[in-house]
Parts: sequence; C-alpha cells; structure tokens
Amino acid sequence: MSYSKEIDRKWQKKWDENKLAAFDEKRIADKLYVLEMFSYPSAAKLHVGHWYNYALSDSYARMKKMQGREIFQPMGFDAFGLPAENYAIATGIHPQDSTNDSINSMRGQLKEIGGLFNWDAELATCNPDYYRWNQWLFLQLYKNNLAYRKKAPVNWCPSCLTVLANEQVESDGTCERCHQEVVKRNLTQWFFRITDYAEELLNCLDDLDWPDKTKKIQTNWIGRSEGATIKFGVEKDGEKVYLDGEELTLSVFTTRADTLYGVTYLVIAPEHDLLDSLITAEQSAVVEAYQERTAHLSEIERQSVTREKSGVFTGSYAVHPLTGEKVELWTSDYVIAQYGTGIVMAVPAHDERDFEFASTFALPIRTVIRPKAENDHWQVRDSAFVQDGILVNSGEHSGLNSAAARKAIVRELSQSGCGEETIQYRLRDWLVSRQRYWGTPIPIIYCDKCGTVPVPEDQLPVELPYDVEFKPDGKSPLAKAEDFINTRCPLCGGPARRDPDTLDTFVCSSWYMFRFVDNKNDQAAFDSKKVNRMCPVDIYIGGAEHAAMHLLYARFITKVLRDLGYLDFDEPFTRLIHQGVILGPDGNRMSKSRGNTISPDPYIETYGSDVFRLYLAFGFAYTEGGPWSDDGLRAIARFVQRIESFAADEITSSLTPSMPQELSADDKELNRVRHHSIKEVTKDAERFQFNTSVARLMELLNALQKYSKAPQAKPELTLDVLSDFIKLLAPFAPHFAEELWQQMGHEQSVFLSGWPQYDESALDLDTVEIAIQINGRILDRIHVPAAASEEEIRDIVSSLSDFETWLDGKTVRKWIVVPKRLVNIVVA
RNA sequence: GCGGAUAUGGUGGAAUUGGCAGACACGCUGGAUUUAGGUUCCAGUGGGAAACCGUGCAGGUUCGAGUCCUGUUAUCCGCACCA
Repeated sequence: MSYSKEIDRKWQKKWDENKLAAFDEKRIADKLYVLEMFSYPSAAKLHVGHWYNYALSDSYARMKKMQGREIFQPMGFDAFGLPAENYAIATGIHPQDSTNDSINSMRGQLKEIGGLFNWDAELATCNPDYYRWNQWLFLQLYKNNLAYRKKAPVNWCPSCLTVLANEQVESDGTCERCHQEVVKRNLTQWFFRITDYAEELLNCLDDLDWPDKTKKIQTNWIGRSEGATIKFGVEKDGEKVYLDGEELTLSVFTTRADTLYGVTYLVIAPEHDLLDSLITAEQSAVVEAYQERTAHLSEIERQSVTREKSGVFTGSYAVHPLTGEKVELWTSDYVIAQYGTGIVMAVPAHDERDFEFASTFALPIRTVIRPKAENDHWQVRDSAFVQDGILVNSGEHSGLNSAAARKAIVRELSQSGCGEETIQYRLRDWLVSRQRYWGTPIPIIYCDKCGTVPVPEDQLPVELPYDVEFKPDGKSPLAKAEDFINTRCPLCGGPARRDPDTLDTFVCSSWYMFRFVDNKNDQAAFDSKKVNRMCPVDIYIGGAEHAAMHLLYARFITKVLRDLGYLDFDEPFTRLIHQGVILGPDGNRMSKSRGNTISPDPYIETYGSDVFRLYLAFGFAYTEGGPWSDDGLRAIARFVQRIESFAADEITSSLTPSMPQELSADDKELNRVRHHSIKEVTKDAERFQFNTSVARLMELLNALQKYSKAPQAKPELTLDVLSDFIKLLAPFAPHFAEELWQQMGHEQSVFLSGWPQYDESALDLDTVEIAIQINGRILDRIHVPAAASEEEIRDIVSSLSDFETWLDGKTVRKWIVVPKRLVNIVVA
C-alpha cells in the first residue's frame, strides 16, 4: 500500500482509539505544555498558515514525546470578534451560527493534520462557560482598582452611524464601507491599569527564553523614560482658572528639565479634557474649528514630522514656575492626549518639532543651552540644538552642564511643589470597551441611586442575548436589546441599565492558556492547584504580529492573577517561537484579491497530509517563511516515494535489524552518517529549524541507498539504520512513519519506541581535510589524522614539498592552527 | 513619524555563532533506461577562457568577516478597536 490519505485516516483512527494524545496525570513530572496560539474560526477554511503553525509545532511535540516527555497540546477557538459581526451585517447570518459552523468545520480540518492534540481540553471563547470567567476576571480587576472608566476617542462614521475599528478606516481617513470621512468621538470607556505593571513587565523580559526582537518590541512598547513632571500656572483673561473649586495647573512631562528656561510657549492636545476650560471667548471659534479638523486625522498622520505644523492660540497663558513669565498656550495636533500628560512645554531652541512650530508661527526662540566649545553669546540659528551642553540665560543655573542642571532644576521645583522626578512610560492603559455585539458583555450595571454596580459573581454569566439588531444605526447593538439592557440594581433593586459594551477579545486570549488546563470547571475560572502544576506554558508558538499586544496583555493578566493569589508563577510563556509567513507563489502575501492563495485541501487530497507537512518543514526557514512552491512540494513527494520503495526492498520478515560484530569501512561510514543525522536532526528540531532536520534525513537516506547497493552490504545493518531513520522521520511524517514502523513488524506505535541516541564515538573520522592558507589565501587542502595536535599539523605542513614555494622567500610570523579546519600561516 | 526585521547562486535555503561560502533540495545541461511523455538512474552545475572575483552598497576591526563595528540603500512587518 503506497502512502496516501487512506494511511492518514487509518492512523488517525488508531491514535484516537489508543488515546495516543491523552495526558497522563501520573507522569506530570515530565509534563511539557506545548501551545500554539489558538485560531480565529473564520468562515474560510484552514489555510497554509494554520498548517505551518500547528503541524510543525506538533512535529516538535511528537519528538519530545518520543524523548519521554508527557505532552499537553490543547486546541481551542478565539471565537468572538469583528469579522463574524461584519459577516452578519452583510449576510444576516447570526454570528453565533456562523461561528459554530466555522468551529465545526475547522475542528474537522485540524484533525486532518494528524496532530497530537488534547481535544478533551477544547474551548471556544464565545461559549457562556468560557466568557462567564472572562466576566469574573473583569470583576477581579474592578474590585482591585485595576479597571476604571474614562473618556477616550473612537472612530465614528457619521454616515453608517457606527464605531469603526482602526482596520475599517481607510488610509485616507474614510470609512471602508461608505467612504465618508471618519471622525473621532469621545466616549466613556473601561480601561485596565496595565501601566501599574509597566516596571515589572519590563524587568521580567530578561529572564524569558523569547526571541530578542520580541523582547525589544515589548521594551520599546513599554517605553520607559526618566524625566520630570513640571507644573505651570494658568491665566485666562488675566485671571487664574478654577475647576471644581481647585486652581488649575498644567502638568507637563519632560526629559529635558535643563531646558526649562527656554520655554516660550506650551502646547495642549486638541482633544485634551482641560482644553475647553482654557479657550478664551475671542479664540473659541478658531480653536473649535481646529479641534474639528484634528478629529479627522489618525495618530500616525499626526506624528509625522514631514507634515507641515499646524496649530492655534487658545487665548490663555501659562505661568513659568521659576521665572513667573507668561507664555502663550497653544493647541496643536502633534501633541496627543494619551501620551504623557497631553501637554508639552515647548523649547524651540532645543527641540526640532518645537523649532519648526515656533518658526511657522513666529513664536520666540530662546537659546538656553550652548555647545561646550562655544561661548555664552552663542545662539541657535537655522536648526535646534538638541544635544546636552552648558546652560546659558538660565538664572542661577547658568554654567551648569545639562545633566547637573536637570537635577538642580528639579530639586528647586520640588521645593516649591512645582515639579518632581518622574518615570514616564509610553505604555498606555488598556482600553477594553468595544461598542459591538459579538463579545463578552461587560458585567457592570448603572443605577441612578447606587451608581456603578458590579454584577454579583453568583449571577454570572451575564448572557449575551441572541435576538439583537446588530445592523448599525447609531446605537450599540446591546443598547437596543431592551430585555438585556434594562435590569434591576443588585444593591437597591431599583431599575437600572447594563453596560451596553462588550470586552476586547484580547481579554479572552489573555488567560485561555490557564482555562485549557481545567476547561470543564463550573465553579471557578480554573483550579489554581492544577494550573500551578501544568503552567507556565513551556513553549508557545505563534505569529510575530502578536509580539506587542497579545503577549503583553497575557503577561499582565498573569501577574494580576498572581497578585490576587490565583497563580504562583510570574510569566505565562517560558519559551516563545514565532513562525514566519508563507507567501503566495508570486512572493506576495496571500490574498483573495491577488488571487495567489494556496488552499491545503487539494494537496492533502492528492499527496496526503505528511507530504504537505514535510514540505512545510523543508521548504522554509521556520521563523522566516517565504513563497510557496509547487515544485518544492513535488520534490518532497519524490522523497517520500524514494523512502517507500527503499523500505519495500529492504524490509523482509526473515531478518532482524542488528549491528554486525566487525565493521568494514563502508559499515563505519554508514554508521557515522546515522549518528551524525541523529545528532543534527535532534538539535535542529529542538530549535525549530526543521528544514535542516529534513535535509539530514535526506542525507541519511542517500547514504542508506548508496550503502545497500554495494555487494558487501550487510542487510541487517541496513535494517538497523533504517529503523532509526523511521524514528527520526516520525515527527515530520507521522502517519507515513507509523505505517513503515508497522511494516517493520512492530505492534506498538513508533511514538512509544523512544528517540534514537547518538554515539559520539561513531562520529569520529580517521582523517579530516584541512585548508592551508598563507595570509588568509587558500593554497591547498590536505588530509591529516583527525586526532593530530597543533604541533603535529604544523610539522606535517612544514614538511610538504610545496611549503618553501608557498613561503616565497618570506619569513613565517605566526601559525594559526584551527584543528579539523585550517592552518593559516602569516608571512611577511 | 516611532518601533522591529531582512538582504547569500537561476530558485528555496545552509554555514558548529569569527575559521574551506553555497549543505540539502528545486531548476537547468548532458547521458542511460523507456514506443513517446512522465518516472527512475548516472554525471555536471556561483561567475570567469584564465589570473582571479564573489554573501545589497561604502568604509573599518582582525592572521582571518556572510557573521563584529560605522555609515548607506532597498524591501517587508507592527503601531494600541483585525485577531
């Protein structure tokens, strides 16, 4: 029987019956939690990217199983989210129905991969038995002051009357559906205080076995910077401003307190909460027009340095905390409310953006730092001087260097209560409210009498109602579901309203790795004892696009649950691997519009899943990905056929594999290739470098074929090596290898047969070829005994007949001998 | 704009982390087998007639650089409401 999809089915059924993937609690000491990022159940079928992630992670897991680890590799579905809702709006098919259909079809396709997945642990985030605990998690954060509400802008399409995701806004700022201009609207929304954990999230990165680039991305995303918060007074129409009975001040964050005397104006973000209280009557028209204009811009556009600076004067003045000088307060879109305090002190002489802004609007530019090499009369002219230097025109601080001045100025400010040293993070709190239907309802009730009231935990889940009008018409879908939205206050029993929003789906994915361990628990999100035994996840595999957000949120929630006493570890994912992206045959990202998508199904049908998996293993550097190639896949199909016909020739029932007593040179060479392959396949698969693992398997097959053709070949040795070959092949072609293993006469699965060990002594060659270089140029290659010492190699080389010719009359200055590699003779 | 990465034959990709660049394949060329095509098998295959030259480009460090440093170009990815 030649390898085909029938073989796949046969073994999938057997593995299922024999519970090959089951996790044995008794062997927990050897547990290995292998997790792939769970998938979004879209209407489309399993694509090449899913296979690339799941099949090859499974190959890793299978190798580890053969090495004696007890594998826990669960599967689930990240089932809430925007696409299902958009699909529903377009087709009228309810998200729950389309999602359930997708899950069922994806589950079937996932099984065709033939992975050792623990299906008992399956979960889908859209089921009430999952999102109930999502709500519980929200309440824990709420109770511990880690969830709060504040205003934040959303994208609003005035024509579709709906909130848009950033993804739904075209690059020109229009709605993807109706192409009308999108505006920003401020809504009160829930946030998680991830910034409370900024320092720890940063510090713990060091100890993680994660790719350096991911650590860098997270480090920059958290963005720690040391500086000072400085308070400026405010005057509007010549008087101080009071808000809720308190005198208003403007706090700015700066890393350059040394430039404080150079402040010639302040800039506040156009969408800043305080701005409305600071606009004078005469300026109100221009400022409001400007705010309106800014609402149409994206953050990326606003931060572009190449854009011409724009802004308007608010009419109010800021009061300098040291000099008491009045400087103008402007508003401009290059300042963003979410960053820092949303207000910046502008020092045009020493900051490029401020310089440009001041030049555009003829605001004063005051030099307060000079280069060390210049004298005190030096002035900034054509561009800002942004480096550290010596202070000038800075009162008693003049003459200090920048570093000393930063300390001195902040000390002086702190004495008058106008400033303090501050560590600022770029990281912002996590906005979790979504004005959408297909998500976890936020378990909060608003009562006119009692205010914001959390839903009592014994009343969870707050179920997502099925019959809802999710077509956009200006209101949140849940806000229109009268039966849902109107409720009773849990405290006073009076009429109250539920929060109409749902939670960001990143909340679901921030703790699912713990639920897998205890997915049927209806008393708690999970049993801490179980999770503490099974977690953290030993190895987590998924796309690099999650480097910043998902992975940071999951780390944050892990630390919160730890601090609340539910977990006894600090980090959710010990080791992390990112797979690359498989591109279309044309080298572009696969997309329907380009027509370059590759569907796995026909290939599985024609070649079988193992050929598909082997090709994915061999054709790409795993973490890089690359363009799809049908030729590459056919090459693998040939490799499988070669194995098959070789095995058919060699496997006979009359022979048992064994090592001969005496080894001929050919025997030794075959044995050497075998052990070299064992060593390299193991090492490369351990670091997810499957392409070279498969290359070594090809070499071993080549060696086997060459050996077996020789008249002196010993069939029992051929079989012995073939036996190891099948084991090494098994993780990468599980069904096919299992079939061959059975043909070899084994009753038990190859995955229970143990992983081959390499014999270091078998790797040794008698002689090795080394290169001879003179001043780095290769002149010859010679064979020397592998065990030769540096001195011996030197002697061999200097006694060669060509030696004097190579020297060309020059003197040897230095010998560099790299054993088993080369000799470099430095002459002059 | 900010942040992250990548660049090696005609192609996918290797290179024990500073030590013989191009492993393993694809493709191509020639040959054998075959009624033909396909399959299979054998040989060759970075460029160059050669000296030599070759890892995006320009410098540098080193006995020695694909690998380290500086600069530069090009391409790709992420940027907080896609997941």
